[in-house]
Amino acid sequence: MRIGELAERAGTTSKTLRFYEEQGLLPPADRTPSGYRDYAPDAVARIDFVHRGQAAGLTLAQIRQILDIRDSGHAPCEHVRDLLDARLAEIEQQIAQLTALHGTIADLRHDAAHPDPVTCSPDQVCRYL
Amino acid sequence: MRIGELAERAGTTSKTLRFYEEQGLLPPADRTPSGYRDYAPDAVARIDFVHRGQAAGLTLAQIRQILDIRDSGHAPCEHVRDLLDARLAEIEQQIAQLTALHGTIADLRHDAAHPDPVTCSPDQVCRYL
DNA sequence: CTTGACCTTCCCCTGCACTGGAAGGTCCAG
DNA sequence: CTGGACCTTCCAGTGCAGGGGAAGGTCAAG
Repeated sequence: MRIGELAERAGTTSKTLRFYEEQGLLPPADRTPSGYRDYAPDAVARIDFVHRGQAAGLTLAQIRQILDIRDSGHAPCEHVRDLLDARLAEIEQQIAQLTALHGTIADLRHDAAHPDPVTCSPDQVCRYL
Repeated sequence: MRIGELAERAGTTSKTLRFYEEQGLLPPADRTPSGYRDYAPDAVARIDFVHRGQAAGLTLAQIRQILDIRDSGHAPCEHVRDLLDARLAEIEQQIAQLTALHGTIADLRHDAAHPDPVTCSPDQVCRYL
């Protein structure tokens, strides 16, 4: 299977697959005599795994770590659990920050509910911010 | 006041102030005969405003829009309200997405609670993802 | 007169995950 | 044998908000 077909089957682009290979997410592909990349059908599963990792909010570098562990013949279970735990903590922190920011902005927006340019002194940029 | 002093007073760096000027957030500074930037004391307030805008999650481009309106002699109230409304909507959407993602990852993590490499078939990367 | 702190412009680098495009090679149908 | 679809490599850019560092000018203290 050539790169275009693989891309379509995996729901991505040729460009992205070359990028993944360059980043070490995909092993260097076999080549046809003329130099075209030639993929086995199971390459789709590996790309799907990358996509699932992305859906879980992992970076390509993290997904690559998992892949490297698997490729070295080990089970990446523990590492995956650690990554998931770290992601959960990150997300919780992000939600907390966004919630706080939402409160702050909602307050500002409340003050700005009744536009009154007259009370805006020209020497400040905006009294609502 | 020279750029280093302004930077310190405003809690930032000279580098950043030059960058802000380049981006149109600060007007081109006056220069001393030798070419040094020379700021009036009220420059601090403008940088503070930029920082407040950033604290509200606005991009420099958005803050610049507000500044441009103000500099053109108008009151930016309405524009600020629109930006705050847009930010609130964005934040709500981000929180919703993160909450959904948290649920998904928590489920994955739950499945992965009891590591059992034996049940990991080597032809899949990781049964937890 | 020199040292050191400060300033100037200039260009490149960071992280993340790609995307665009140029120049050229390959393959297959008509 | 030609056209078009596909492939190759390589270089460069995207958005965001700066940071790093070079090469050189300026200023005040000692």
